Amino acid sequence: MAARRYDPERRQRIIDAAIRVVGAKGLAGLSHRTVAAEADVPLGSTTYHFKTLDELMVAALRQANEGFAKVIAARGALEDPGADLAGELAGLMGEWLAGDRTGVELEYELYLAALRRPALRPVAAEWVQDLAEPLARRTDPVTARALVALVDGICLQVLLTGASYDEGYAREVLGRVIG
Amino acid sequence: MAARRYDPERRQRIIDAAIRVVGAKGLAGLSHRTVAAEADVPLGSTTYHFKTLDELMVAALRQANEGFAKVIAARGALEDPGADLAGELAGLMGEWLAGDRTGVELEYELYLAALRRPALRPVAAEWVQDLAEPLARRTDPVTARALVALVDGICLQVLLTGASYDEGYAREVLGRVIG
DNA sequence: CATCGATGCGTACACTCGTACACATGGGAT
DNA sequence: ATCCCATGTGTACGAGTGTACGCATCGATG
Repeated sequence: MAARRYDPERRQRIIDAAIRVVGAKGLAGLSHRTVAAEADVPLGSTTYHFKTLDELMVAALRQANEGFAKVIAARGALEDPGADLAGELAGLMGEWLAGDRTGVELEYELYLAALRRPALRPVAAEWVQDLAEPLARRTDPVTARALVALVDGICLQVLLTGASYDEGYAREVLGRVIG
Repeated sequence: MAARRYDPERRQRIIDAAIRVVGAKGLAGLSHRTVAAEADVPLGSTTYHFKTLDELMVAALRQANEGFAKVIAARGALEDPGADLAGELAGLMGEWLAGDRTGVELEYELYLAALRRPALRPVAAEWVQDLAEPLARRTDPVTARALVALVDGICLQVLLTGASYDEGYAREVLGRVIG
């Protein structure tokens, strides 16, 4: 089942290139040709590994999700029953939104693309699930889903309107949802 | 200052056509040519009235915002100090998400496009403002902004993951933020 | 060793796009 | 009455797109 030929990691390199392209030029700048150029592979190679752009987006979004899941896991505080959950969440958001926003923008751009691309919906659901699951362990499933919704809403307000992120505000309102 | 010649409402017809195009084919299907065809005007006419597609999107999003603002105003219950605010908001969301979702999808697709198009950000901010303002009168500015964030987050979760809308759940968590 | 199929590669086609431009027209200002 | 210019129209160009297809190349299977 190992890769067949010269370039066993071709597929992975293409996904990485796609992520870089979306990060740099936006989802609108994603095409078979742009990823091919970025990954330094011929055009035919990208169309071979991913028949359609949707397929490539699914792979890219899934990989981005995994990246964020790792960040969450690394900051293990969501698991600590003694910690201030609202504060931890607000801190996590601050970490995402601070400095270089390429990562968050990429994540949300792919996430939001699910609005028009049903193929991405299951992966979008995974994103919600990945964040909701640890939260549910600290609270309950209903509260967890609401927290995810509020996190998304706050992040989007910052990203879309150009407002600056106010961690104290986030902590306050997240706390209200937790009850 | 009245319009000059044959077709005084040309510009408005183009905006309407753009909204229909985005509703039907998504933002990706929006081009000078598609709107021109939909509005039944020559290509040159659209490029004359809107030098760039961004300009057209701004006009379309602004008009969509006004439409929603009217819906909100028509359901005057947000203003009634005696009414259950969380219930009213949840009901409003139910109305949006019920049946034909073309309107909400259009609104959010244009709204979210602001992520990559700075030209749309002021208009996205207006959308937040239009919804937050009446809410702030019933509560306070901080709570109002949080409510908008939560409304957006819940709507997006429904639209993006294909989950069904649960009005009781929405009312419950909105109530917590108000509480 | 022979074969087969997965993988890689290059090219061509038909299409859509944004943009620019040259020209037509008639309403308002003078 | 005349002129100007905002508005309307048609066409062309170069760039970029998804897709399909034929051929090359080896690893694994038998």
